[in-house]
Amino acid sequence: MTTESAKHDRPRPRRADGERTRRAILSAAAALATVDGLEGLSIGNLATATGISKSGLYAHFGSKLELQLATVEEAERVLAEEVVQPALAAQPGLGQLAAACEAFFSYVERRVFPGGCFFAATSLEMGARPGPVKDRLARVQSEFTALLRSFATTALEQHELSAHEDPDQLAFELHAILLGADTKFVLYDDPAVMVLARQVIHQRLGLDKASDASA
Amino acid sequence: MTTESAKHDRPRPRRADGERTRRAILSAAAALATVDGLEGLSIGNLATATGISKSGLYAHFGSKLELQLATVEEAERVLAEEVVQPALAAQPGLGQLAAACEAFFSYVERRVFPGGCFFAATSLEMGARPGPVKDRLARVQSEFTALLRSFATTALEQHELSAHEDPDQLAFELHAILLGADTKFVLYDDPAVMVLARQVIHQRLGLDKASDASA
DNA sequence: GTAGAGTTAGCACGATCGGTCGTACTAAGT
DNA sequence: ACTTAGTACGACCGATCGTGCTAACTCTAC
Repeated sequence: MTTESAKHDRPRPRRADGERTRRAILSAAAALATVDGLEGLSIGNLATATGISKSGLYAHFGSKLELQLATVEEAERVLAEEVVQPALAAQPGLGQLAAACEAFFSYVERRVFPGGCFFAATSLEMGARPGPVKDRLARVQSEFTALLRSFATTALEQHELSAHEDPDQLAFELHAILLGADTKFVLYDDPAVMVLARQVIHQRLGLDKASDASA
Repeated sequence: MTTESAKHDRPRPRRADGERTRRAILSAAAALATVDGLEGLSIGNLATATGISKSGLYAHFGSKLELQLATVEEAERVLAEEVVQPALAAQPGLGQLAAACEAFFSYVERRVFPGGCFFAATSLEMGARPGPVKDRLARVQSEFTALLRSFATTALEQHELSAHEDPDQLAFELHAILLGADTKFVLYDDPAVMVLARQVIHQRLGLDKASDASA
């Protein structure tokens, strides 16, 4: 049935030039969304920012909803690249926990997105707006928390953390601290926020004492 | 000079009915802003929600900016009533810290604003939008953090907390946990979030052990 | 009770919103 | 080379945006 019209399961190949502009559009869209929000991201603004006509945009995305979903997907890619991969590359367990936090701080500080963390900025905005975009954002947050929890579990197994730590609680705390740091950093535009946030993380993970022991 | 046109320093009294509608408008505006954002809060929507014509709104607020500022002010009033006052009424020190967190959780859970905490929702939105509204939101956040810090300092003086706790760090952590709980609660719409958040707070403040000692 | 100021509605403006249509160019598959 | 389809454009749609202007209505002070 379904194999009839799709010979190679890829009946509609994309052109190379279209792929490039699509990337450029999504990159600009993700950046704009952290400033104007996913809802405030207007087709006109995005067209002006990219130098493409509105109807040109609609050749790539049939509706604003599709554009929003594709933008979230692009932001997921960036987050994976900027935060998740550096974390996974670190020493399993406590090292990954610390690396994840540090990568996040760096990702916010370097203004990878002008409005701070994409998901912090958009999750609260879409929280009260049910729909596929919110669902997707919720999934990303869940996955990130799950990642932190898995790191915590490994750290516990390796006795790098106090035995009466709860992975769920710790993941919740760390995630909250990352979000809080992002919020304050964006709001105050003050590097001191990150200094304090790093102190909190180090103390929470007991890295100050562990650092000389691991060397 | 200035006393010439102002006989009793209150030359423009407000009418009672106007004051009522103004309150009603601001109440609806604050609620709407937690869903649509302060920028997405449109005059037309607000007029429809309150049953007042758009031009009627403009008799109270000369511009959208003024409306936004007045809305933030209204939200400050609600926060003071719902969170700050219950906290201040508690036992000075650790009790106030716990009461502030609990009052915040309750304020979010009871959906005082449909989109969760007003300031969590709007601060991130306006973070990348410089202007008087952002400044005001930043001030509120600073004041709240300062409040938590003062509680922590008192608690330290009363030896209710470990001596090597830093009030700044603790205030930062607690504030972050409150924001994180709000974010996840709104995003997942799951009461379990608050259960976990309360556990984290209790553990962080060492309330589990202290509770039977204080009884 | 009359005056005047606070209050509200009606109407309309330019701009922008998300979205559609027809068209032209061009990179691929044959 | 010829066709096909992805790509991009300009013009345009109805709706809504924020914001004025004017004219009623109504409470309140004299």
